[in-house]
Amino acid sequence: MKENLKNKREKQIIHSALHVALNKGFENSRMDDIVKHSNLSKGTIYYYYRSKKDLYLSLVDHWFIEYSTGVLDTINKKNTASNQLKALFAYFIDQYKKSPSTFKIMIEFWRMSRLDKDFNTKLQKIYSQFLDYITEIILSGIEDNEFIDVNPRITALSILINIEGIKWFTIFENSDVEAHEYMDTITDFILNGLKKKSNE
Amino acid sequence: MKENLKNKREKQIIHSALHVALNKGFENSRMDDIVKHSNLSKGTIYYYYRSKKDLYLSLVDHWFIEYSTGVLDTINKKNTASNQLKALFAYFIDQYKKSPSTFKIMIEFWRMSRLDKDFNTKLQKIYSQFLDYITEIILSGIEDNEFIDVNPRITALSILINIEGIKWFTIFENSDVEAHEYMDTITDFILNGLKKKSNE
DNA sequence: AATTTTAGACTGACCGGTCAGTTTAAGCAT
DNA sequence: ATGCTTAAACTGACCGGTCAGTCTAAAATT
Repeated sequence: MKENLKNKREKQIIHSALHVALNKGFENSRMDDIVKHSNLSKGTIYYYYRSKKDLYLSLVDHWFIEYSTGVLDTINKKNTASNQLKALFAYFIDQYKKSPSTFKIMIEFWRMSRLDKDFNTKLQKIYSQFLDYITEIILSGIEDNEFIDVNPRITALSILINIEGIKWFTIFENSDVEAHEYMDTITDFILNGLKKKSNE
Repeated sequence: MKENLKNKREKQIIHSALHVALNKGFENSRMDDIVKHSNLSKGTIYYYYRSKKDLYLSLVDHWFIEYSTGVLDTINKKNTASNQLKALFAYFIDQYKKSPSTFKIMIEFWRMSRLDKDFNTKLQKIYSQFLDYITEIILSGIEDNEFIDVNPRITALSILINIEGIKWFTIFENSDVEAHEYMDTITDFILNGLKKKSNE
């Protein structure tokens, strides 16, 4: 049960780090804020993490692990490529509704990627992982004669960028448009663009 | 020529602020960095801007004014709605190639919007302006029987989000896909989705 | 069974540096 | 003589990280 405590503490700290970073961003979040929110001491936090940056890099990892399994589960439940894509879009909209914070924090991650090599490397790896999942779907869709012969890499990236676009709704109020309406619309555009017309 | 000096100085300072923020982001940019880069004194900078935040809010304004005129020019040169949209996409890709920094800084703006009410309000206004431009195009396309009867607001937002997606390429290297390929692909998806099929 | 040792977990006051913003006293331009 | 500019020193709040020491529960020794 030794391992359990370490695990528990790490989760506790990461959870607080997320909470604080959501409200203040990386630079404005104070280690003392995390101390307060986690009900741990500063010493304990530095006992588990070597530095503020180290802690936030771990937050990225946790975020990825949580998402990665969800995405794979979602994809694997469906057969056809278009159903897989649909499920993927639906999954992210669902996640957005359940906890928008996950999308909010992505903005912080993007931003850190821009400024810091280590964040960039980490994020790049994560995204290329996601890109591979999507590329795989597109490829199988083409192989099965379900999709037209597009460039899988470009298409996958377009899809990824559109999913990322959900971030928009976490920042800007938009009385007119709901996130799921956006997602539905863009899903239609993309799937109609991909699907082979049956009568030709 | 009084007005001219004020103007010149403001541009000088804003330009330096942009330069510094691009490399370091808002919090990590030091007023002394701006002092150094602008070849002005700290006193002068505080003579024209009341605070760091005030300065960066002005940067947002400058950024918007520069883009807004460009966008309107681009749109007004074309007749049909689809050509206007195409020109719009092309315009942004062109801008991205000419100065990616404009897209890089957008990430910083989004991020500040998330954290600070004043940035949020400003950005929200700017984006609703852009959204209006695009909505207008869609509406005219529908009116002229060029586009199918979509929801103009949702469609406009989808387009805007896809344009914003160019940001991606400023952060993540992507040996496979170029920004213009992404833009072309998504342009096709959207325009094909919008256009009325001539034979029905 | 009682005592001592050990190691991992934890504490929080404190230090050293940082930085936005101010002040000052002088210089230049118009 | 007023608007603009400078260099440099200064202030004080603020914060990441440290460190000397405490606590606890289990293991080792007696």
